[in-house]
Amino acid sequence: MELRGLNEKQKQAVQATEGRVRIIAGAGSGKTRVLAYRYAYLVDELGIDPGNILCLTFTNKAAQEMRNRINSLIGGEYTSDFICTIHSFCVKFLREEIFRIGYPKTFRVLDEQDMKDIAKEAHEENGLDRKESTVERFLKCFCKTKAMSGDEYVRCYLLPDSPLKFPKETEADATKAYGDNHVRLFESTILRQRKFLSLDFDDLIFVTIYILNNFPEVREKWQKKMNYIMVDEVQDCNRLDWEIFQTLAAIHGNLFLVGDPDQTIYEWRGADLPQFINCNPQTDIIMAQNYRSTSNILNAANAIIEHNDERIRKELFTQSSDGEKLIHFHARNDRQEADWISSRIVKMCKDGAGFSDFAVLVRSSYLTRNIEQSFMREKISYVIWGGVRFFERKEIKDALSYLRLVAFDDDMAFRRIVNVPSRKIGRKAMEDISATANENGCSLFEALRILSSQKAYAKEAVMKFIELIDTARTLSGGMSISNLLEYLLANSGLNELYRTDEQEERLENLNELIQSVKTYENDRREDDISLETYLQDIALYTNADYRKDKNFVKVMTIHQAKGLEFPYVFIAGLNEGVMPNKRSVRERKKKAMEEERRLMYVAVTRAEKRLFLTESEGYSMQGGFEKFPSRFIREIGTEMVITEGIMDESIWDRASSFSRSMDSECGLAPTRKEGLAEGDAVMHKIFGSGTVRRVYDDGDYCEVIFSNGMTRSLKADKLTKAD
DNA sequence: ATTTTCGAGATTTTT
DNA sequence: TCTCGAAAAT
Repeated sequence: MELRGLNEKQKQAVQATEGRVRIIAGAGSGKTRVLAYRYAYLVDELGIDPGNILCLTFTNKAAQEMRNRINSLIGGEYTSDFICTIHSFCVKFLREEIFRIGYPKTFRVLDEQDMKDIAKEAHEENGLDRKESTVERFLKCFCKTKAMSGDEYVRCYLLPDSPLKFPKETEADATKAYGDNHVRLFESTILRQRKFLSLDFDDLIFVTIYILNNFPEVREKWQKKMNYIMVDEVQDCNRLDWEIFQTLAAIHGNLFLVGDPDQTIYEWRGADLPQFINCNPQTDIIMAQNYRSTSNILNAANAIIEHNDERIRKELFTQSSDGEKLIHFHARNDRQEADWISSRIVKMCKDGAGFSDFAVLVRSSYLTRNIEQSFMREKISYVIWGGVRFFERKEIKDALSYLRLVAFDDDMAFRRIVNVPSRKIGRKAMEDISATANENGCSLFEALRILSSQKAYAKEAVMKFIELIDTARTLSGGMSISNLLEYLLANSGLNELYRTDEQEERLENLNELIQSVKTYENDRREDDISLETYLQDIALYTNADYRKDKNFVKVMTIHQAKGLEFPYVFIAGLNEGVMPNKRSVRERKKKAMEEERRLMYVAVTRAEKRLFLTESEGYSMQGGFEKFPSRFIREIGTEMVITEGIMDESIWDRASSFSRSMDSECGLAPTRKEGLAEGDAVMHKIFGSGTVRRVYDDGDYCEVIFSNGMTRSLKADKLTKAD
């Protein structure tokens, strides 16, 4: 096994195969590389069977990339089942083990929308307000309650023969916090979910843990199987993720944890950073050399993250050259901002860059819209990864619902598509069907069959629908999934619906779906493909992850950009209130502010050669507040950034008073002022002694020249006066 | 009884 | 841009 081309730290990491190893890997330090090499090392040098290695990644895309890299290292077409996300691991685990709690291996996986639909029905059933916001609020509590009671929740609710009794410890809490309705809604929701033997994303984790905890022989079997476990992006794993891989690693004890505390961006979802910090590894390696970015970009990133109080210090370094300075563009309005990005891209493409060298990153997905429009005007080919994700698009969900109805006689799928395209089955008809189903204890589809013998329902459209599904069911045995799907699309009228509706994009998406099914089929052995497992797998896919990186500019949220890199990066919409995000800060205060800063850090460190920061004046859609440049731009310090666009320097003063009022509105304590003045000698705990060159923001920030000649813009409260 | 239409309102981040 | 609900149109 050739380890040439790895630096010392990386080699150490690859060869530290035994025991609990922690790698703190800064952005761009080659952690994916290390993971892939290590995997190959285990297989090639140690002779470990890939079936005994579990490699957990954060996204499906990352898993895909990891598999490719490993394959090219090992030089085989080997694809291991166990290079995957935690959720897909759980699905694989449960396919084998869920029978122990009375579910079939074809249990259904519910995505967020499915849960919303179920919860909505539950609200309806109980005669409660079923507005989306209400349902969402309920689901949030629902998740929390589940997390609080864990195994108890599975025992009391999820097991098919469970007593359906609210776990004692949490009942009081739930009632107190959300009223009597909560218990009732909880029960109705669960009953629906259980009826279809289905699990939502959280349940996958809970049930896996439940089985591991309650069936010692299963636990031991899997613990023995997993000789080596590696986990990527550990800083974003939550308590339950930790529970799973720690349990699995308990016998062999070979747990390889890779992460970067500075890139924690999922604390809002329960990322358990302290667990990573305090995990007591036997081997601990810090990789701080960056191979991705120019010095200017890296220094900007370092300067930003330096403003966080709660962090383990680790300054990234690089041997690459300074590169071009960063550019900050200040636009008059959001359209100008987007157009500037377009024109830059066009210009750089003329100078030899390709569309695929660019990425535009934003804080929230709605910000992609202006960009998209500008790209369309300028004929720049692009892919949007944000916004409505591929498998959440209406037409895709409809198409899949047809498949689901064929495969599982699924009531939820039925509800979704029975009237798409319109078969004149509205609310009243749906109620009748539902009542008939209840009387006969059958599925909605069978209920419709029963009703169809009555003349009120014996409409042509209805008969055709029943026939379609019946035929498809007969065909499904001897037909590939993609062919079945094509058959359904052609004969259900879905294709027709979008063709006549000028909804070309939807039609294209459907074609892409067919392509993706074909890819899925090609990637697998023939006996490994079934409609049932396809549908189960697809539930975990959120993006069009299969889409090859063709010649497109990529537009995505920063969260989605995690782990990726691009030669040229634009970070757009860098306004106070948007980034840092006001709502987020209001909810979680200082923690959130630091997380927003880490998000900025992640965004900046995606860039290899050049980085552009853009923002614009105007009013925010969300809060209606006036827009000012984000504080993060200024935290970079002036010597690394060139500002373009017409900008009144006084805007910074107004921006900082806006920042302060936003902070106090969000309940953040105002920063302490040290009363520093120009020319003061100061000390910084890391950078040492320096001199204040400029004070701004009412004394909140200072620009300091340090004795080694470096200039930094720093928060005043990080500096102490020296004599 | 169903479908269409129109205006209002809302958008953090994800497996 | 998209979704949702109410009121009008079929």
